[in-house]
Amino acid sequence: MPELPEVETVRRGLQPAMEGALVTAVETRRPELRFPLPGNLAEALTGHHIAALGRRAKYLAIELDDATVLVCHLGMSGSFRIEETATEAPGGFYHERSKDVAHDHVILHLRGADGRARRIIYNDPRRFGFMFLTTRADMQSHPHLKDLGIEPTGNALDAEALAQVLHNRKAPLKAALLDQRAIAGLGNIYVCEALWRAGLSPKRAARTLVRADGAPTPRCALLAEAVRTVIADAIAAGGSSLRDYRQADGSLGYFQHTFAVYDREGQPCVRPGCSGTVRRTVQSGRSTFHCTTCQK
DNA sequence: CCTTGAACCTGGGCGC
DNA sequence: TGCGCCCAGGTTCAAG
Repeated sequence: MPELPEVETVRRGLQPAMEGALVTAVETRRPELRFPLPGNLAEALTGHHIAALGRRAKYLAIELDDATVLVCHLGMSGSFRIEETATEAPGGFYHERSKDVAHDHVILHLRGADGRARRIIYNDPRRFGFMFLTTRADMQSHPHLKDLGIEPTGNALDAEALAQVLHNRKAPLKAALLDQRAIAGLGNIYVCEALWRAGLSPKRAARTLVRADGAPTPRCALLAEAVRTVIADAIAAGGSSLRDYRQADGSLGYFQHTFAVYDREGQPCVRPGCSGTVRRTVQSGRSTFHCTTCQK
């Protein structure tokens, strides 16, 4: 589920409920995620106010008033939801609404800036997600974040920057774009979609978009543009809701309805004038969807 | 350095 | 209905 647009959607959904709120209690119902939760999680958060919600690539950053930062990665199946509560006391008022509560692993009890009590609940069936504590000062150099590449939002990702990270890379474009050290935040869906928008084959060697002197080719500029716009469009749509994934407020993103190739094996290419068919292949162990007729 | 593949986990969908 | 198999938005290791 969560590539950059989904994490940004989660951030925007949580922001009104979390910013300025006081953490009144923290419950850890199952501490074994991809990595164990910090042992001092409750101690580090309880009694502090949440100063801001940030994001870097696919990581959500919950910043506290003492410059502590709780960094969360949603893995493949992680999500947050907000529950309004009549009490802020942990336990006792936990309603078993669905079988899914078995995968509610972390619960932040808050008293919002509006004085209302709420629970922020992290649910993750596959437990590929993880959380760690750092500080504003140390965040950039943290092992999980220090090698992240260009953020595909804003202006940073232009043809020159993309050429720089693809220079001399023999790997196929698909693999190069999935590499978080090059561009940070793309996953399987948006790599497939960006390559279709740029009309480039996922099998093409990354270095073929860069001239010998390191300058970007026209195709490189096309790809940089495609990545920026697919990410911007997906954020504007509230991300993609695959399976039953929902935003923090319970609503569904709708970008999945505009997929050109992802999960569309066998269907006709939607590019005007193209009579090709979307094919599914496997690259580095993951499904690639692309049109062999118009992606070269 | 680069690349690929396995591992981590649960659940849904499909064929039989 | 049930079982077994394949597949799924990601990251991190180990091995070639």
